[in-house]
Amino acid sequence: MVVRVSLKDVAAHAGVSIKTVSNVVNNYQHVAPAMRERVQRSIDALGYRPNLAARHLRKGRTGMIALALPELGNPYFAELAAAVIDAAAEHDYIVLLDHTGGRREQEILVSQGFRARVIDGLVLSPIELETDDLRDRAENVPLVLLGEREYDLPYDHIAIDNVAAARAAVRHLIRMGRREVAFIGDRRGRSEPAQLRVRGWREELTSAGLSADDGLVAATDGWGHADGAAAMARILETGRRPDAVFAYNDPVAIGAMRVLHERGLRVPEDIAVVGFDDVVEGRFGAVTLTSVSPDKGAIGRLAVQSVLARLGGEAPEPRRIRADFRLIERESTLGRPAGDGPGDA
Amino acid sequence: MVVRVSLKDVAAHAGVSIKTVSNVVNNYQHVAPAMRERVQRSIDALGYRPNLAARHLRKGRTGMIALALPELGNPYFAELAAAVIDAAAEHDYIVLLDHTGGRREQEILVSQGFRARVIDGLVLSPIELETDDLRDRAENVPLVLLGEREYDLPYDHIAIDNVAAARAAVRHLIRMGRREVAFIGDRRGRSEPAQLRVRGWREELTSAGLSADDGLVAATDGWGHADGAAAMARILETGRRPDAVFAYNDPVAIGAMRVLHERGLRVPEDIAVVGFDDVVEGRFGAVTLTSVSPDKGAIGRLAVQSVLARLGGEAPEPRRIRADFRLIERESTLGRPAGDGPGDA
DNA sequence: CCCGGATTTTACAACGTTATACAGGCGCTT
DNA sequence: AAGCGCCTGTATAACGTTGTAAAATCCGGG
Repeated sequence: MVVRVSLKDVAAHAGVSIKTVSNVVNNYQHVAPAMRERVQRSIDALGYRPNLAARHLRKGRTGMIALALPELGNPYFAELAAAVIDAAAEHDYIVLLDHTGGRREQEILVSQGFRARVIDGLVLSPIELETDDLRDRAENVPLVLLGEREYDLPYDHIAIDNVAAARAAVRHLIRMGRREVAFIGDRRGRSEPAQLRVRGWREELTSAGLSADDGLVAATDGWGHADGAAAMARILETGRRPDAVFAYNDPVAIGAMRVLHERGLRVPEDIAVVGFDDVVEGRFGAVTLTSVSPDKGAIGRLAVQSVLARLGGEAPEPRRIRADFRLIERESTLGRPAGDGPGDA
Repeated sequence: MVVRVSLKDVAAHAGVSIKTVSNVVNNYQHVAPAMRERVQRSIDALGYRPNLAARHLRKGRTGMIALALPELGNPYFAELAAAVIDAAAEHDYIVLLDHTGGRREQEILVSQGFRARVIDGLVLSPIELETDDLRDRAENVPLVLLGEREYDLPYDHIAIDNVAAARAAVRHLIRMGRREVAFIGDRRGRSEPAQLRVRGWREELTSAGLSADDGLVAATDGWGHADGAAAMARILETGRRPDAVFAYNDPVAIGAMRVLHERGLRVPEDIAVVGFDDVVEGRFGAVTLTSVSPDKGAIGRLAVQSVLARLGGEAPEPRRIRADFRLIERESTLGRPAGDGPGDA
């Protein structure tokens, strides 16, 4: 058992006051070089390490922010977490990771501060959380939301333009000659991001004069491989035979591709597939996956910036911040280019 | 901005002493029912929430343990994290997740308590960390290691039997008629788990009278898809043509399969593949992946139990704890059963 | 009606830190 | 040489909580 060394012990050892030691520890500027060195020697000799609980109590700051994600197992969120952690480190902040499972109840708990409670700020990536759940948030730690939101509440939210991204994905499919594009991964209104992607899908199809009827939309319970597989199977069993699939995210897309493979349907020859999030897994399947790639680094940086800006009780105007995205084209959408015009694939 | 309510405010509101409120909050037994109710009413009225920093300072306990993993993006670790979080919640403990990237320097930092510093205990899953790095650990928070270790230090370590698991995987390949089994994912002595798996691989091959020469072992820098792909490519370029591959983990195995696919080699017909960790991704590729499946739930439970048992300055005898594993057989090792006998593929 | 013992409540100190305000000491200006 | 201001270092008081020990209250029995 290592004995705990406090400022008092160091002060006694160096023969100075506690505050002087504190000044050295905190790099206070008005400390004579000789004194600084003497105290530092004592600090090293005793192996002093500041007690963060006391510091926290005194300053009211913990030096930690929480990042609450729906699913750690989804590599997209893992990469996003890494981005946030790095961005926070730049400001000497530690990130406390939490996961909500995308369940509304858990998201409410987190937003009210009942999960991670020793934090200065919170970055939350909600799935099912609704506007009213945040309306009367009785909690004073700053909150920043990841993911596009429709509502009007005094919180920043940072996201790519989901509608535009979905339209870009569908546009690519159309350009590749596809006429019947299914959407997999709707949540029947229970998820804002899903609604936005469905909307983008519908808008792009409609404006191209193609059909976007409900028979082409498959809802899922979750957004994992298995959900995508089940939904794809359901679509095929209705007898419907789309020539392209736009999936809510990459795991769903990969699950769907597995089912297509099992049924003897070839990707992309018979059915093209586009995912979302550009997860590493999508680059190593037997058929590599075309996907919408959000700029995770930017999202992480903006989130941290945004939450730290609200620390001192400051309340900058809430903003809707748009991060970039790109469509990464891979094997799953190859071929049959140039629908009604010339193509370049 | 929500005002911060302290015990003092509640005490004033209820017209009692601070300590009485504290007693109510902590469910101290000698509080008259009428008093308890009166105080509770004030607590509710003011929306009091205990200040954890002060509690921490006073009690010396934070109610948090850290779980440091090499890679959040690897779904194996994500699932493991979920298991630990659940197990900790049973004891009213919060888990602070950290990631080391599997880099020795980061692992040392974590083990010395320089990363997450407001914790009661630490569960660390090391990759490159060496015995000497822990020898003189000047840190008094209890540490538990995940992953089998050879050394003799006063810490519990919890793991499946890596050698036995590797032997089981290779044995399965041999039983399926394979004679030349490569290993992908060695780290040239820089990782204990890798060494153990290589040893199991070698032992099983040798005891079956098969060759286990160094030409069959491919080292990698990391353990992601790309590493597996690169290593597989390297093996093929030497002209060597194994009929099976045992990979350090599933992502490596999947990366390798992608390269085999690109070169026109069929899995499992030409080359069988076994992975490690039984990650969900392995169940949804074009060829599903046979894998060693550790009992993550048990590992999580044991880790939490183990770290909490060391809290009160108690130091139970350090133990090497073995968790279970199973080999899950899937498509990537089908066919050609029964070694030198007839097959059924 | 008073006393002893058990129950209930309270005052106070302490956990380790930093902010504030202040006391010396030095050098520079006038 | 006196005065002013800057640089250094210090004593003290918080931050919000809980453990300790003592004080107040209650109860039944003599």
